[in-house]
Amino acid sequence: GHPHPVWRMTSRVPALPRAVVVHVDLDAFYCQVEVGRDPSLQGQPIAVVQYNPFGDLRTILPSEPRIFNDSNGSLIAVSYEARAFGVKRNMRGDEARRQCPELQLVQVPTANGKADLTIYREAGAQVIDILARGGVCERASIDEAYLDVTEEALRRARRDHGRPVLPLNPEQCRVYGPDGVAGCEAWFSTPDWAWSDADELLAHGAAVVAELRHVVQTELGYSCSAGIAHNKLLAKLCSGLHKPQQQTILPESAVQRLLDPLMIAKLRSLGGKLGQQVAQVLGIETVGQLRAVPETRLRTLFGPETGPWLHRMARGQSSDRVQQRTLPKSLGCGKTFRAQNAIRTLQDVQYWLQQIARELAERIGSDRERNQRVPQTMGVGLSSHGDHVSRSCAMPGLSVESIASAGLALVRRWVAERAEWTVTDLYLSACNFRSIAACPSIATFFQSAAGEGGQGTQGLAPPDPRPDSP
DNA sequence: TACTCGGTCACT
DNA sequence: AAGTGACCG
Repeated sequence: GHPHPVWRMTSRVPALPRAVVVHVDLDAFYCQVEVGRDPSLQGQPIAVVQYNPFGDLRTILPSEPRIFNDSNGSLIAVSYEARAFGVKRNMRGDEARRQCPELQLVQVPTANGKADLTIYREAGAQVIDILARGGVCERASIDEAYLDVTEEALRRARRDHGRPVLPLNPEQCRVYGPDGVAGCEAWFSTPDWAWSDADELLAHGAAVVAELRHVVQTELGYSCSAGIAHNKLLAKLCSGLHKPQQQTILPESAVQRLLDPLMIAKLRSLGGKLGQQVAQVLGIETVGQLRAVPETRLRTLFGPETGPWLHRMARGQSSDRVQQRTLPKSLGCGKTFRAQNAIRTLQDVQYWLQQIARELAERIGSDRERNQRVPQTMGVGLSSHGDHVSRSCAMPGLSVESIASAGLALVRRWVAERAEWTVTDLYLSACNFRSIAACPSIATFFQSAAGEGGQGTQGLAPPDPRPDSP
């Protein structure tokens, strides 16, 4: 503890401030978007369903009534009121209704014979625009973002001479402390001399996050949860600790307490086959048990990259930086055609490529208007007999027709190579965006800025030889 | 009849 | 650099 910890030099090497990294997660986001569009749903148990029936799909506009309580589609979002009844994501409509007879099922809008997620995408972009006010902002998905608020936290620490102040809405703020989870009042009333540099920065960062969450709530009406820690791995874990509408700070002193009892699969990127394999090969279940495995053994069993990476994960260490990127890197849309519906003729491939290309062209068009960029590459993806195939080509143009016919050409090439095929998934995507900013000198500026874009204070952290990856 | 429709990243 | 596959929700 020190009144001016940020400036203190403890030795010949200055004490580098740790980054304040935040993971923000909208609460049951699609449900919140639907409640915003139909306030009579407020407070009710609801779920959003994506119904993919046989054959074509009638267009259902966002503005139309979309409550179909007899739907048996898959639930892709479940409100907290409904979760209290045991309704879960990926349940079917009928099972969900058995759990909660009062459940209101809102159908995703449809267009071009397929589900259309535009209203959720646009709502997500509005949230990102607000979060980006707080610091370096990385869009992680339609309803999640990482922030690096180190800069603003440092600014406040200097301004306030240390002394973090209790954030807005303290009842929505938690601290995962060395003595267990607590409300944040006690932690924030730590005497000035007792703050560690790292905790003090987290506390200031948490105030920033509380304010951002408040702005999202008042300007857009959406609640979200957040985790505040020193890296993305821990922030992500933390954001899920207290939901909905709460944020959780993870001081460094509590990292081990959080990780040790945690199932390995709870760590990001270990929720699949690799996590299963790690647990099985080592005969363990928890992160604490993984931490006890010597690095040399992990290296032997999982290789020179994955082994050390697991060793660091078990200690809550991650050097994965928050990127400055509020826009998606690719736009894609597609449709699944289950058993009976599988596509078996090129005619049907052509028909569905046209439908899908309508949506993609529309999205590319609005993206160009809003973000002054156009994709340079497009691709088609499909599944046949459980195999996934993708082919790509230079963007042939931005019209529905050019996208659809280029997609068909790619599929024709693939079809020509085989005797029999059955398409059960069909996707079109666009990526490799280039700026079309009006002024060439501005475009040049952005191109040169992109290489070092928005790393902010992250350069203060010690450099790492490699980015995180399994 | 029913595991959708997006996305990101690493490996080769 | 195109294509594959893992992973997330």
